[in-house]
Amino acid sequence: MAQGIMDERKRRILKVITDDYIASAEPVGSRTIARKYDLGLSPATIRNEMADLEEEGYLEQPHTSAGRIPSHRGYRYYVNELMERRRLQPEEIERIVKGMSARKRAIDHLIHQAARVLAQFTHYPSLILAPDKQHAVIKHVRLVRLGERSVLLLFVTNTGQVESKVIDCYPDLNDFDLDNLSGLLNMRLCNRPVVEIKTTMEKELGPELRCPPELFRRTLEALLEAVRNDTIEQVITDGTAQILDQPEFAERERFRPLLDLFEEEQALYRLLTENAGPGKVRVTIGEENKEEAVRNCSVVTATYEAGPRAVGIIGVLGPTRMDYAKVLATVEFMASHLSRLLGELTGN
Amino acid sequence: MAQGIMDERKRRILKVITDDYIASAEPVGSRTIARKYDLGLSPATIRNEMADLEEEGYLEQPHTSAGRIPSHRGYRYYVNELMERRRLQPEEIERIVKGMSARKRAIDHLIHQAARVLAQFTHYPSLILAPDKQHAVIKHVRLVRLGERSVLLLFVTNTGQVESKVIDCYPDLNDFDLDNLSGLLNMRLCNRPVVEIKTTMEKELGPELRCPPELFRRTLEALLEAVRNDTIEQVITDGTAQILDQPEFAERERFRPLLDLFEEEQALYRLLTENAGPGKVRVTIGEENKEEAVRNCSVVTATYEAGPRAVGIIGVLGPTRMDYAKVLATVEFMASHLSRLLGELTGN
DNA sequence: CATTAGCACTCTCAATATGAGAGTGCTAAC
DNA sequence: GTTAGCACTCTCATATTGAGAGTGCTAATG
Repeated sequence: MAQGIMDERKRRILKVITDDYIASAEPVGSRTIARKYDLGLSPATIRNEMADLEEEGYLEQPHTSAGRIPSHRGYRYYVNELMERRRLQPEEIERIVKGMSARKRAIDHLIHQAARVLAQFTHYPSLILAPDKQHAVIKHVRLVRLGERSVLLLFVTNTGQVESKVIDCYPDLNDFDLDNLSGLLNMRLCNRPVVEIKTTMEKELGPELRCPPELFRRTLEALLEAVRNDTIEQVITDGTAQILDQPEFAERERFRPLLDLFEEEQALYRLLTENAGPGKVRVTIGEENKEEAVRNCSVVTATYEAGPRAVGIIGVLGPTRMDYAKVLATVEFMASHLSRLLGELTGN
Repeated sequence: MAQGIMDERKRRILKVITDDYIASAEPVGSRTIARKYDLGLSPATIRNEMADLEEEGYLEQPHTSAGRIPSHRGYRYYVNELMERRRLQPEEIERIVKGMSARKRAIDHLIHQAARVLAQFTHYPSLILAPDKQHAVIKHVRLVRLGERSVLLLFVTNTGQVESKVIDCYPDLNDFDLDNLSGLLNMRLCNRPVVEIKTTMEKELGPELRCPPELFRRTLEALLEAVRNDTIEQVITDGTAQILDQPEFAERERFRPLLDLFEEEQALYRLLTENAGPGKVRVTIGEENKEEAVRNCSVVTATYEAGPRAVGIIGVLGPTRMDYAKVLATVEFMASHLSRLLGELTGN
């Protein structure tokens, strides 16, 4: 891994190889390049350059006498320096916008829809992390009696998310106490961010409360639990089967770990959060991933906003040999479009 | 397909073949049977009987000189007449009950959990249709303002399900009108079944209403839409990747249609509702299925109850060569266990 | 001195042949 | 009616082969 002196010619060759491999999924040889791309070089020269690029760690060979394919390092260099960034074409944008439909919808619907559109458009599986609830603002809290021994706690945030939790309660709880607490909760918690629930409840609400402390304790517990990150449906996926269309996942041993991964929400959560950061779109390539199952995949993520401080993450998972230019442009656009739609929803 | 005169010996042979094939996934030959099962018959005799069974349509041969495998008709006969029905063992029951955890939870959690347990226990993908909301009883209705131009309509049913829908409204809607309508809705709709929403709103509520008719119209629309069957998350699946462990789905062309099916909620819905009926557990075998993609699969379903008239369906999808005895017992038990848990939840 | 033509060599992949194994159907004997 | 025996069929795993693609090296070339 000598540090490469990347002259222009080497860069061109690396770019051409990567482009070609992304399109064809076949190792690409010197002959092919010389014929297909007009570099004004003979195969032999290209071979020499390719040998250099391999030594410097940008290319690798599946076996002697196959063509070369980009290494992870090669992809990284390609993404950072070589690739032609592009914007989506107007007609592509239209397709996406239409797919998201004009109809105003609850945030959950929007997210599901976004996942679907993203997967269909890129032909790779999509992942979406629902907006972080910690800074969403509570708009409504309510305790609803379901049966003799159970009460449903529900609250709504300004992002249109509804969370609920069942509270198991003793049988002689009377409706008066319940309504009392319910009203009080609503009054105190409304228009406050989720993250302040605990302090608000303990400091302001505790003292002036008349209801049985047991009920209060359980309600607080339920609230906190509902807010915690382990609620269901946090990561939405779509198009998972599309990964099977990629030739690199033709054999069972290849795709099986991935499909298993898609059923494990915790792992998906890590995948999205580890890579993402605020700001623009990010790419994590192959071995850069911490998750074992996804070592020969790349993840492209971007954050979207659902209110002042509430952010979520959208992402696309594909083979390292992914059409980065297209996916980057799409993820970027989708993130901003989703932010816009959610902004309209919450009226900001 | 002459109508078979099924004497006892033929029945025994058919049963043994089916049992063996279910366990081994290999076509079973006369020799194997004679050796492995103590029928007191020579291979040649068994061959003759097998030839008869084939002619009568209970068995088929993948190709000359392979063993026989049960036809769909054979499986049907096996399930109806031959199979030894069994109950789950106490330790199996314990595993399931534990998997469902003692903690009281919202219905959505319960359903997800049930799907997971069912899939892990049977080693086949599981499907669950959330309870039919049409006869659930409304426990709470509320309009919550989210932003300047959007209002969230939400309602809770006695089964602990929370439905919500965003209503797009004109900017000058005042909070007074909103609260007014919200309170009125709650008063009138509470403790009524979902199915009566429309008539109630039109007949009782329309006249005495003071709020702008436009808002009223949109709210009604949103309510009806929220209640309709096309809400998201209706069919929950789990363990879809497990189908890949079955040897019959080793090749891509075999499993691909199935994985696609799992991403199409409409199709899953049809799959569950077409086969299920009230009462006990049901089996649909291979070609009996209407859905093209599951023609070499069997579906075992059972209904569960989530309140007086609210029913849902749980099911397991596997290859026709499925361990019917185990799956039937499991699905049956899970349905009743889920009914019990939901009963506790709603206090009935 | 960088570039290129030529060539021997390597590795994969698809096509083909081969033989063992399992199972059948039929006939004739019990 | 049951079964032993046998010829026949079909699959599957394994080995063989040759074409094709690509490389690395060397020597010739401008």
